[in-house]
Amino acid sequence: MSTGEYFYLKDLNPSQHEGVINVKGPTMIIAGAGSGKTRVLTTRIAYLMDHYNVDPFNILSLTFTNKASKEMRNRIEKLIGPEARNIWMGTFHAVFARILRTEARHIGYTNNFTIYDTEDSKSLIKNILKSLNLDDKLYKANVVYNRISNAKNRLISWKEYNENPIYKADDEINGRPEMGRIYQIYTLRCLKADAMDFDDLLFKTNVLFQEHLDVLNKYQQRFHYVMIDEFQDTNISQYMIAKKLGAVRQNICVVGDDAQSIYAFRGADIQNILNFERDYPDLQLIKLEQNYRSTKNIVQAANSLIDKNTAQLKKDVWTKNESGELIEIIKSASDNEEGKLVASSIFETKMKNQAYNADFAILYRTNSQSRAIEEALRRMNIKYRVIGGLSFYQRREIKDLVAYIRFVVNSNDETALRRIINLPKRGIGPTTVEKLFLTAEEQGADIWDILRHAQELFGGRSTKQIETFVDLIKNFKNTVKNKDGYEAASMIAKNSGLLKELYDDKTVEGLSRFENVQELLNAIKEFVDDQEREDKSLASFLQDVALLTDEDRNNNNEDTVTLMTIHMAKGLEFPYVYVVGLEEELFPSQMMLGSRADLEEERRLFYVAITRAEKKLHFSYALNRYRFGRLKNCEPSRFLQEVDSNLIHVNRKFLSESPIPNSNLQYARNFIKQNLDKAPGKKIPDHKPSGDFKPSDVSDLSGGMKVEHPKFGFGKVINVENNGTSKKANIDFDLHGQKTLLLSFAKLRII
DNA sequence: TGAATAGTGCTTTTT
DNA sequence: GCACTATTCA
Repeated sequence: MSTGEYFYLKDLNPSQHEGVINVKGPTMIIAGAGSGKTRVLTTRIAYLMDHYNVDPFNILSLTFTNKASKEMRNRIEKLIGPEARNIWMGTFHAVFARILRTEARHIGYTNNFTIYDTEDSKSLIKNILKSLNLDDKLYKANVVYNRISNAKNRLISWKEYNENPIYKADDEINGRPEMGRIYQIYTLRCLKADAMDFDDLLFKTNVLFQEHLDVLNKYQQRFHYVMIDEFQDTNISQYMIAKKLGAVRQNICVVGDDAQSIYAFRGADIQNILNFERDYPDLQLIKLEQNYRSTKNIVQAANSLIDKNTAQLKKDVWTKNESGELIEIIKSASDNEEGKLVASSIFETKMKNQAYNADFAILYRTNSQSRAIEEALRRMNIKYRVIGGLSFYQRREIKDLVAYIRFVVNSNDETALRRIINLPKRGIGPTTVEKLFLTAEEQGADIWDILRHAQELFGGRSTKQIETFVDLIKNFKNTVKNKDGYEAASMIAKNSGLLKELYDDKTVEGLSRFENVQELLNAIKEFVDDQEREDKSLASFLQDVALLTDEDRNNNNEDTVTLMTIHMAKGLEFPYVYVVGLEEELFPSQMMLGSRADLEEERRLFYVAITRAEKKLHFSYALNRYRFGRLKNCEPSRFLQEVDSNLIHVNRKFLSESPIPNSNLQYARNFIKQNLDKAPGKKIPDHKPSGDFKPSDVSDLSGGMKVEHPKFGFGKVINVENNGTSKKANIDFDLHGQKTLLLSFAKLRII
C-alpha cells in the first residue's frame, strides 16, 4: 500500500506518520507539548476519508473546547475540502446535546429541553436550600453543586447516592446529612423544568445508552471511527460514552498528554489513561516526543519541572530547535510594580526583536490578577485583550433576555421564570412567586398552568400583575410562532421592558449593557440569515446558547497582547510568554497545598504555562500583593526552585525593595482611621469622587500639586517624604484638613 | 413593595 | 476589593 501520493503525509516524522496511518483498532497517542498533536489528528481524519473512503458522517471527533473543534474542522477542510463539514465534530457537551435532543423522549425529556449553565444550576440549588430551611453556613450552593456534579461525573444517580453508605457517612461527618435528598430534589426539579445541566448532557447520554440498547446500536452503527482529543481531561462519564460507542468496531483513538492534565477539579481522571490500557490490552501505543514549538532551554525547563511529579507516564520530550535565551525572572515589590515591570519588559522586547503585540501572552493563575497588569499596559499604551473572566453569554443583561426567550419557548423552565417574572419590576414579589410554586407543587400542575389560572386560584391583589405578565408571555409565544427569530427576539427585548430599562440607564455601564443586548440581537440576526441553516427558529438558536463561549465570537485580528489564565492558554502558543504571580499560596494555590495529588496538578498547570512559549519565557513574582482587599507579604513560589537553575537568569536591574512590613501598613491604616474618627461631633460627609475618578501614577508626586482623594476630596500636597514603598505625602485637604498618606496604597488623582 | 444601607464571605481553574 | 445577602427604613 503506497502512501506517497498524499501530499500531507510528506512532512510527518516517523511517529506522527504512525499516528496517522494506523487507523484500525484501539490506539493511544501520548503527545508531548508542541509535538504536532493536532496535526496528527487532523491528518489522520483526512487520510481516513481520502485513503479509506470513509464517509465523514461516520467519523466522530470529540474535543473539549469549541475553539479546538473549530480549528480542527478548518484544518481538515484545508486538506480535503468542504466535505469536512460533515464530520461529527465538536465538544463532548455539544455533540451529546445534539444526540439527546433527537432521543429525548426515551428519557422523559422533550426535544426542546433547556440547558442550564452553572449559574442556573446554582440558583436552582439556592432555591431548594431555602425551601428546605437548611443552615446556609453548612449548605452552600457551591459546595452542593460540586458534590452533585462529582456524583454525576462518576455516573452515580441520586438513588445510588442515597443507597451508598460511604457517601452517607461522608456527608454526615461534614454535617450535611441532607445532601442525598437535595440531589434527589434537584434532579426532579430539573426534570420538571425540562432542563439539563452540563453534567446531565453526559450523564443522561450514559443513561440513554444503558437503557436503550437499540438507540446505542444506532449510534454504534453510525460512528465507525471515534477520536478523542485531550484525553487526559476526560472524566469517567465521558470515557464510558466513548467506550460504549466504540465497542463494536473498536476503532477508537485517544490523544492526550498526562503531563497536561489540569482539570481533575472538574472530575477529569488521569486514571482513564490507565483504564484505556486495561480495556484495550492490544492497543497501539504511539508517543510523539519531538517538540517543534520551543527552544531547547524552554523544553528542558519544562522537563526539569515535571520530573518532580511522581505520577506520570514515561516520556522523553526533546527538540532540534536552538537553545535560545535563558528564562528571565522578574521580581517586584508589589503587584502593581509587577504590572509595570512586565509592561516595560514587553515594550523592550518588542523594540529589540521587532515583535508584534500579538506575539506576547501574559498568563496567570486567577482572573483577578489581570487588573494590575491591565492598568500598567494601559499606561504604557500597549494594546491588550483579556480572554475569559465573565463571558458574553454570562453577562446579566444577556442572561436576562435569554431567560425571557427561554421561558417563552419552554414555559416549564423554573429558573428562567424566577429570573424574569419581576424584571423589570412589575409588582410580583418573592412572596407571590413562592406561593405560585407552592400551589403548582400541591396541585401537581405545571407552573405555567398555575400562572394562567392565577385569577381563579387566588383572586387576590397580585393577580392583576400576574395576568399582565401572562398576557405578555402569551403575546411573545405568538410572535415566536409567526415571525422569524430575529424579529421575535427584538420584540421580546422591547416589549418586556428590558431594553427600555437599559436605555434609560445613562451610566457608562448602562450604555455598554444596552450595546451588549444589541449585540445579542445581531448574533440572532446572523443566525437567522445563515443560508446553510435549516431550522431558523428562536428555539433552535436557544438550544445550545449555554454551550457557547466567548472565543466563538471574538475572532478579531487586532494586534494585541493576550492576557488569560493558564487554563485558557492550553493548546495555544506564543513567541514570548510571561508567567506572573509565581508566589506561594497563589501559584501553587493555597487550596491545592493539601495533598500530593493536588500539588502535582498545580505543577502540571505550571508545565502547561511553560510549554506555551516558543522563543523566550519570563517568570515574575511580587513580594507584596493585594488579596482579599489587604496587602499581604508573599513568598516566591516553590516551583521557581524546581526549574533547573542553569536555565534561569535573574535580572539584577529589577531587584527592588524588600517587602512592606505588614505592621507598617496596619499603622498607616490605623493612623488614617484615627484621624477620621477625631471629630465625631461634626461629621464631614464623605467626598463623592468625580465620575471619571481614576487613581493617577503618583511616582512623580511633589509639593504644590493638587489632588483628589476618593474619600477626603480635594487637597494640596504639602510635601513628599521617604522613598520606595514607604513613600508618603502630607496633603492638606479642603474639608478634612491635613493628612499623611502612604502613597503605596492611597488612591490619588492628580488634577 | 422597593430602595438604601450594612454585613458577610470570598477567589481557583470551565464545558 | 467586590459581589451578594440580610436588614432597615420609607
